Amino acid sequence: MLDHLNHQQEEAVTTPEGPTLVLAGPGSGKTRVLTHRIAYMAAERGANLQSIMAVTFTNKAAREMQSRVRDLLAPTVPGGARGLDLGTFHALAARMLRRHADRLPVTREFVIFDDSDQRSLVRDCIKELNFDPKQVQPGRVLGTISSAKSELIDWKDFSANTYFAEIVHRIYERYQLRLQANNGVDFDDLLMYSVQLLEAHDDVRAQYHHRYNHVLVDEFQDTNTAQYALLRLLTPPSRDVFVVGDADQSIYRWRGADYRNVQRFQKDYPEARVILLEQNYRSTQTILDAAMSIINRLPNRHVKKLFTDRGKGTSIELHEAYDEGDEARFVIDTIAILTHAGEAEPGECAVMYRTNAQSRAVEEAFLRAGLPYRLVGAQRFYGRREVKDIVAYLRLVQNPDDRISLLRVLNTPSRGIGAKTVESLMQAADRTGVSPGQVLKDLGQGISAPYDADLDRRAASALTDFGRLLPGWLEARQALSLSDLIDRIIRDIGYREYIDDGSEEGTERWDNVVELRRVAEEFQKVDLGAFLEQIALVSDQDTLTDDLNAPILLTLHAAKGLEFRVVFIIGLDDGMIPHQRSFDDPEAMAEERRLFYVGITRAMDRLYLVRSFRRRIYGASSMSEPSRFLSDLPADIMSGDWLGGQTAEQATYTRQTSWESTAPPRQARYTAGMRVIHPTFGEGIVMESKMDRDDEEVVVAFESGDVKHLLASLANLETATD
DNA sequence: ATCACAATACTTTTT
DNA sequence: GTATTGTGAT
Repeated sequence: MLDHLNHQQEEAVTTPEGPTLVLAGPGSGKTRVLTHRIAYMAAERGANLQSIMAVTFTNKAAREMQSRVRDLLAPTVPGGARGLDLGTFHALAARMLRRHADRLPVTREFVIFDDSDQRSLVRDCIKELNFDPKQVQPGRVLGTISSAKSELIDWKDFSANTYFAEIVHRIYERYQLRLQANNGVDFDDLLMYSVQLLEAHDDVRAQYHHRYNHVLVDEFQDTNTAQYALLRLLTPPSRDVFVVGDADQSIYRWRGADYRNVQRFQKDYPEARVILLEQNYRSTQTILDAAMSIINRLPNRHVKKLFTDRGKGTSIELHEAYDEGDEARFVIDTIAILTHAGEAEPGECAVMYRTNAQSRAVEEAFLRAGLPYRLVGAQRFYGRREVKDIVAYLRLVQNPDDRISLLRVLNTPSRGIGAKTVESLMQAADRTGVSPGQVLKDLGQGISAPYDADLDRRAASALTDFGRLLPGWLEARQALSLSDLIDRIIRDIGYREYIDDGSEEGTERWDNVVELRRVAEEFQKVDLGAFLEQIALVSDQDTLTDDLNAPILLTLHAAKGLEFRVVFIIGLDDGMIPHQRSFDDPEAMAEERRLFYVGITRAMDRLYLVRSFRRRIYGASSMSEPSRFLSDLPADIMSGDWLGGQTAEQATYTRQTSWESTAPPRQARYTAGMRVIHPTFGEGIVMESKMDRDDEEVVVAFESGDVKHLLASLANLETATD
C-alpha cells in the first residue's frame, strides 16, 4: 500500500497516533498522505472505519477521497471504504443537527437557506426595521452577520460599538428570529449550532467522543473559528487528530478562514508532531520558480524553497490580447496547437480566472468554435430561475413554514396574488400567530373564519385556490417518489405552459426542469429532506464530469487542490488580479497574491499568463493595466509577445512605444484568397486579414468547413504552394 | 389590483 | 449582462 510513497510521505502516513500537523507546499502530495493515512489506519492498525472521521473542503474532494481510500483498501478490506464518515464540515454538521434537532431552535425538517435566500431575508429585515436599503446594504450587513457567526458570536453577544454595528446588531437579531420562524438555518448556523450543541450537552459530546477515534482534516489553512471549535469538540480523548495544510494557500480569509488556526493548533496540542513535506512532484522547476517569485514577496514569512526533480521544462508564456474575446481565442488556438502536437489532451488543460463573470467570453468562444468545454461552479444550474422555482415548491412541501420559498412560489406562475394580497396574508399570519403556509393550508381546507378580518373576498379566493394545492402535495410526498412528486407539482401549477413559450429560451428553461427531475430520479431512495440538503450543500462545484475530454473552465478559488498539465490564467490585469476591491487592504492584497500563487502551482507542464488590453465591465469597455504581480516574475523564465519580468516603468514605456505607433507596425503577411496550411486545422483559404496592434488577425475558412480567427504569430500558418 | 415592460443599480472569491 | 424597482396599461 505504501509502495508509491517516498520517505517523507511514508513517514507522515505511518507516524504514531496523536496530534499531527503536516505542513507542505503545493504538489507535495498532502491529500495523498491523508488518504493513505486513512487506509493505513484501517488496514495496518486495525482501526474500524466507522471510528474515523475525515473532513475535506468540498463534496467533490470528499467523493474523490472516498474512492481513493476504497481503491487502497480493496485488496485487504472487503467492502472498501464503507462506513467511513467523510465530508465537508457543513455536511457533517447538518447530519449531526438532524439527529439532535430536538435540542435546537428548529425542527428536524429545517431547510438550509442558501445565499440568495439569506439575502432576501436580510432585505426583508432591513425593510421591516425601516432602514433604507440603499444606505444599509443587504450584502454588507449579511457579510458582517456571517463573519460574526463564523466567529461564534450570536446576536446577543454582537458588540454594537459603532453606528453601523448597532444597526447590524438589530438586523442580526431580527434575521435570526426570522430564520427560526422559517424553520431555516443558514450555512453559518450549521457550524454555530453544532458547536453550541456539543458545548451545551455533555451527553451529545460523549456520544461523538465515543464514536470517533481518529479525526483527519484536509486544507486545514482554510478552516474558520467555528470549524476549528467543532474540530476541537470532536477530537477524541486519544487526541488522534491529523491535519494537513499550507498557509501559503490560504485563500478564504474573506469567509472567516484563519490560517492562524495552524498556530492555535500547535498551542492547543503542544505535543503535536510537525511534519514538513518539501519536495514538489507536480510542476516543472520553471513553474516553481515563477510561483516562488510571487509568494516570497510576502512579508513576515520564511522564504520557501520549492524544488522538483522534474527538470526545467518550458518557459512561461505571457500573452497580451486585445479584449476578452481575443483572450479567449488565444486560449482556444493554443489548446488546439498543443493537442495537435500531442503535448496534452484537451481534458488536461484548464482556464482559470478571478471572477465567474469572466467565463462568459471564454464559453462563447468555445461555443463559436464548436468545441466542448467543462464549466465548474457559479450558478450554472441551481441558480437558474426555473430550477429555483421548482426547488422552492419542494422546500415548501418539506417545510410549509418557509416564508421565503412561499413568497417565491405564491405568484409563480401568476395567479392573481399580488403585493396587496401577499401583505394581507402576512397580516393574517402575524395576527393569528401561525405561519403563512399554515394559513394557506387552512384556507385550502375550508377553514377561513379566523382570517376573515384580514382578507377581502378577492384575496381570500385567490389564496384559497392556491391553498387547495398544498395538502395534496403534502400527501403526495408520502405516497409518491421524488420525481413523481415533481411531476405532480408541475402539472398542478401548469408550470410547463408558464415557462415554455415555444421560444428557444423557453425550451431551454423547460430542459432545465427536466434535468432537475432527472437528478431527483437518482435520489429515489432518499427522502425529500436529504434531496434538498444535497441541493443546498452540493454546489455546482461538484457536478464536474470527469468523463468528457474537454478543457475545464474554473475560478482560481475553485482550482484549489487540483492539477492540470496545462494552465491558462486569464485576466491578469490590475483590478482583476489583484481584484480592485482588495486594493486598500494589505491583508486582502496578500490574499490576492496567494490566490495567484495557487493558480500558478496548479500547472504541471505549461503555464500561460494572459491579459487583455480592453475589458468590458458591466457594459462599458475600458482599458486596463497589466497586473502588478507580473512584474515580480523573473524575466529569464518567461517568453511570449510582451513585457515579461520588467519593472512597471519599463512596461509602461514598452506599451507606449508599441501602441503609440512610434514603433513601426508589423506588416501583414496574409491577404484574402491565399491558400494556407494550419498544423491542426489543415488546409484553408484566407478570407480576411487585419492588423490588430502589432499582430495580424487572419480569418481562415478551412476545408473541414470551419472558419477560424487566428493570430498569425501563434497559428504557425504556412502558405500552401500547390 | 395586477401585469408587462422599461429603467436602474450592482457583481470577488464559496460552503 | 441581471436582479430589483418603477411606471403605465389593462
